[in-house]
Amino acid sequence: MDEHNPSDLGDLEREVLTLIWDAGQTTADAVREALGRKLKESTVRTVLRRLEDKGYLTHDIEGRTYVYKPAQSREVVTARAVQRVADWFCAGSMKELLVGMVDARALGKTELDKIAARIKRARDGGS
Amino acid sequence: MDEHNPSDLGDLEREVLTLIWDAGQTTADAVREALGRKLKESTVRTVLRRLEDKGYLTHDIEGRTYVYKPAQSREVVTARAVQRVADWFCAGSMKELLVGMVDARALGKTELDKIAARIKRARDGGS
DNA sequence: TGGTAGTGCTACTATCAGTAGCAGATAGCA
DNA sequence: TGCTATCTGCTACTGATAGTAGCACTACCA
Repeated sequence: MDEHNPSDLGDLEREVLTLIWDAGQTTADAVREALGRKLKESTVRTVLRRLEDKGYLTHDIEGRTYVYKPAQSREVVTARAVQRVADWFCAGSMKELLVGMVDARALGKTELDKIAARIKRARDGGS
Repeated sequence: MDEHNPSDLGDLEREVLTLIWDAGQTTADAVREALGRKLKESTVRTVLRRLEDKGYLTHDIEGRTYVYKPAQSREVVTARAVQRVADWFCAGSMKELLVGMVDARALGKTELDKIAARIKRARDGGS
């Protein structure tokens, strides 16, 4: 398994991954139906296989049906994606990234409040 | 000018853009020398032109030399990149993204302190 | 007036995501 | 017991785009 960044996901791949995060687990057929577009089963299965190759999914076999489930939580993938942005534009410093965003007014007051509260809770050792 | 996301940058393009952010402004030749690798001038100029096409750079003409400078600040591009990640994985909610990262312990205590301080300053109406 | 230094244009190439066709295996039913 | 439906993996075509560079054009200076 190489190093896999969230930017190694295409639009469809990301859509499918999100779908599976929401559903918890699904089969190829369920994914195909959940997607609005008319995609061939083989298309969906290729996407699922690629997502598994990239380490985002695992599958169990139930009868002879593959049941896919996430191999990485949405939070972890998200955090890695943000870290990646920090690597790109802030020399890897997550702090600098967030500070920059605050300074750039990319966040509103309400959001700042909630985040501050959450930070406080995290710092006070709460689980 | 279309909608341009930070993910529309390749590795070399990002490297060059970062270089110009650091330098403030540069010429094609300076960029070529700043990059370690041996790239032809035409290669560097193509990258610069593409970055300008994508809206990340502008140029002034000094004598007959193109002097490139950033068209968007590093902070704005960074914020947009993070927003993009939020769109992808958190239904666009920046708050959810950050809260998730805090919960996922993607940030250390020191970082949290500094960010909290910065948030406080921003909220207290500091410019 | 010719060479040097600057430029833009065009193009080749590799990679990769979206898409799908096809063949192999297996379970269930006639 | 053998056929068909269903599930799968493999392989491949295609379009977009980034990395790379060749080449032709222009202007200035010796």
